[in-house]
Amino acid sequence: MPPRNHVAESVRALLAEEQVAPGDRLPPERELAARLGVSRSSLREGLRRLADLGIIESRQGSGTYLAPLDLGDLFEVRLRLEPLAARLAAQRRGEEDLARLADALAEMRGVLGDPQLFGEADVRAHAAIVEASGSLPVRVLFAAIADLLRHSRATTAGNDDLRAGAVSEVAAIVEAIRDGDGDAAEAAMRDHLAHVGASLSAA
Amino acid sequence: MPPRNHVAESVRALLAEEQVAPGDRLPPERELAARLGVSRSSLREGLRRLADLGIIESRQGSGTYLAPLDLGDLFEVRLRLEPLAARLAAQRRGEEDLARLADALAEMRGVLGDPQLFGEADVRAHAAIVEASGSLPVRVLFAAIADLLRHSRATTAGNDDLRAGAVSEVAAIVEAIRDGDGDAAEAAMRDHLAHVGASLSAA
DNA sequence: GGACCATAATGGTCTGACCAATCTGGAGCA
DNA sequence: TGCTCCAGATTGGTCAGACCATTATGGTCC
Repeated sequence: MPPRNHVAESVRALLAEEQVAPGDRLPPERELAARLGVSRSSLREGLRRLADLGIIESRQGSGTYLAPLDLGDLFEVRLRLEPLAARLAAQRRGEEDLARLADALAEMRGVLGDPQLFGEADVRAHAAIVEASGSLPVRVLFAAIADLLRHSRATTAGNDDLRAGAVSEVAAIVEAIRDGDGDAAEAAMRDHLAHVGASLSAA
Repeated sequence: MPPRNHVAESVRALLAEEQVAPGDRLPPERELAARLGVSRSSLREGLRRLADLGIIESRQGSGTYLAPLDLGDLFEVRLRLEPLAARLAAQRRGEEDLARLADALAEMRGVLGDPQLFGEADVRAHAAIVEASGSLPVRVLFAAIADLLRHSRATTAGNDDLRAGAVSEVAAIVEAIRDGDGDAAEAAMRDHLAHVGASLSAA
């Protein structure tokens, strides 16, 4: 259980549950803290994190507001950063990275029939690639946007054909990383993201 | 004066001043708070921000440590994200964005002889491009790495020829953005970053 | 109907305390 | 001498309550 994200994620869950729309005002800090059962100081550290991610915006005397977020913009960023992550992973991966990648890929194959579990395995595979990149900025930036990607992953995981396609695409990425072929890894990741992007546009 | 970054930047300044090396332990929170003249709660919100950026890492009972950071990795991320920012800026820029860009470019020309001022103007120009992109994720990610870029900018700004070159390169970017030509803007930004990268490698 | 102001609401900060995990150094023993 | 083990100190994590600064609200007065 990651302690750092705990409050931030609880707040995100609460917002989703109450259907707070972008631009809406959040409940006051004092009330949020009480509802989540934490002190206001701890809540504020969580809110600070969300504010740094651009998810919320606080205005003294007025309130805290949910910022608008364009999933298309988010995907464009992914489209630029994940191929880099794949390239670096191919150049720097260690034995432990390869093992993690193999595990994640095997799990994707194993839970192909379950959209929910498949989505989680997919997340782990992408996380393993980012981790293998060995780049601190890449890891940090992905951590920042990771929890914003839940929607798009849900879209992908919900379609049977997409899941099957994703497995072979991810397999190609993993293979290129294992071979240490940066160009191929980057290309394979672009290919994968192109398919994901197409399905997102259709949805 | 941006209140949000205040503590985080003060801490960064202090670390630079005391030559805290990556992996070193920072002074205890209570001492840092006293030295910066803020309460421990405010200090912690600042530290939380640095921790989210991957700059520091806290271990309960042990201390807070400065994480290692590879400037080369950072530049690779920049190399991927800034061209995207330039492209989006060309597609979405408003009149206000164009005015800011023109101002920043004019200022770069005006302070060409002063490395310090030039560096600041350069930062403003890049910030204006990011702002004009209109993409929340892009803005957020750049805010996250902005203060990590000081070193590389110092390198660029310290060389007379590089400054002159940077002006014409940035001018080309601004022109492409004004024309609404995303392809040209992205290419011009790549060109600019290639020059910056070459100077970094040399240094 | 509109301008103005007292009041409430809300985020920003501070102080001081206690808890939990970790580190450190000395006591005791083999 | 060298090792183990444990108690205390150190340090980050959290909490509670208070006050300040800014903004929103609603009523009053013209």
